[in-house]
Amino acid sequence: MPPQYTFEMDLIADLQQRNLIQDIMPGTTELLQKEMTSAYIGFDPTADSLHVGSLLPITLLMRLQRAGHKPYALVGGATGMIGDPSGKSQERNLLDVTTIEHNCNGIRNQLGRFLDFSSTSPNGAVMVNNYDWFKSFSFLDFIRDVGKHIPVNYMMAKDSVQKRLETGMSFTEFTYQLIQGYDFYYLFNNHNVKLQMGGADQWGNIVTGTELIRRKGGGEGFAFTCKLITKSDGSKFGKSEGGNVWLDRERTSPYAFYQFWMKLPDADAAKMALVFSFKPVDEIKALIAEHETAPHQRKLQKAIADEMTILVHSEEDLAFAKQASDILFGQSSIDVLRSLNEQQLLEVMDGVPQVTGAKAGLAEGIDLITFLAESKVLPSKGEARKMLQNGGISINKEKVTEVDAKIKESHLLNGQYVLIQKGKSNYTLAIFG
RNA sequence: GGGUAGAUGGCCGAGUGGCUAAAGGCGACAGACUGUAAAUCUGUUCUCUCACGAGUACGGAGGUUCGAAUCCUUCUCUGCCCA
Repeated sequence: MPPQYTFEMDLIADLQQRNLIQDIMPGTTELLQKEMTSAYIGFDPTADSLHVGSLLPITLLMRLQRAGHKPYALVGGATGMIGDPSGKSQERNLLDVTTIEHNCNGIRNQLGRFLDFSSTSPNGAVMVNNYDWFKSFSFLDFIRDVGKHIPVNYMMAKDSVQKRLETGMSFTEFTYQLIQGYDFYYLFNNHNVKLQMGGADQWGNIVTGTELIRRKGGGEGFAFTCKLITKSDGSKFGKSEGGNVWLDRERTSPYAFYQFWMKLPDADAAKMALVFSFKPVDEIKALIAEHETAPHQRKLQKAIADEMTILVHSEEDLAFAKQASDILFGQSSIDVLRSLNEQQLLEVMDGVPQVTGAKAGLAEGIDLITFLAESKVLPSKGEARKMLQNGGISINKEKVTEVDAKIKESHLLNGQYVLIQKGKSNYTLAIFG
């Protein structure tokens, strides 16, 4: 997408229609309409990969760039060492420096995929690490130059601090807002960054930044925050089967990523489509309307799953994910599985967890329960037994009912594969070599 | 510093000497129904075990007792009240 320098597309209005804006400072809309604006979002280096939760800030930066503005992605090498108290009820454990550095690098690499970082275009994205300007900032200098401008009673008034007064909070976390506030101040002065964006829980920290810009430098910073994404059932967005959904294909395969979006409940799909999709709002609304007339076709889930899988992975990955989904969830039976040649089978199963077994035992049959436990498909024989008795286990898409079932040669697909299924949607491919 | 209440399984929360691997709820996992939805209903939910059973567990340590989550001593931590 070639950058365009029209600011006609009213970014804020679009975000509002997507139900994204929580708080916004006066003048922000006008600023964005007036000039190419540099704006930043910070990413916390708590892991070496981003997850779907981070996709929201990423898409924000993308929308910003597509609207002709200049996005700055800040990796929190310094702030990550402190720990943001916002939204946390307990003191956080500090990560060590090498971990943070490692995590910063991982995040850096991933962000490169989503934004145009070309230095030749005027609104090319820029990546910064706040460790760079904090590493040689001495404590004394900091409290003289920064601390002096922000009164403690002002800091105390923040929600993130108030909530922790009862349970306690270290001085370290208390100073967090100053550190993040200084980031904005630094970027404002050195990179002409006038706007900070973030999740709604960041409002307090962000305002400390604009306050610092005003008091210390007499400038004016702008900001808006996004509503935090919530699921209809109150659970945290971005979890799947107990684990995080990552953007890194090594941690969450494209198939699993695609499935995450496909499994969105109706109540959430409409909301998520507006939040994440780059399609025009009208188009999404039409899609939602269409979905409501025939919800069982899951058009909405499909549309958003398609778009997100391409965004985070690729067209090819999407094709595989869809193919796999068709076979695993479609009307297909054992016949379809048997009809695949080895290469097709493996392509489809790419992204499905795999375990291995010894072919030798198949002649007299391998006890299914033992195999499930030993291959760690289930944690123990007891668990495997319970699951099987509950009717939760299938082999090659056929439900197993006998407790003493065995895996035999006749189960093999293409001479060495067996598809094991736990529950409705958890598959494992067993390879007997 | 003084007083007082408390610490139970992933979470909340009952239980005040044997019937307690510990009620109930939530969450989680599975099944039915469906649309890979929601709601509902059902089952499972300390670990190992085909099973019989075994091991570990009610903040830590020690004790009383045939027997302790439950009684005693002590330590640690937390809430609240007073200085």
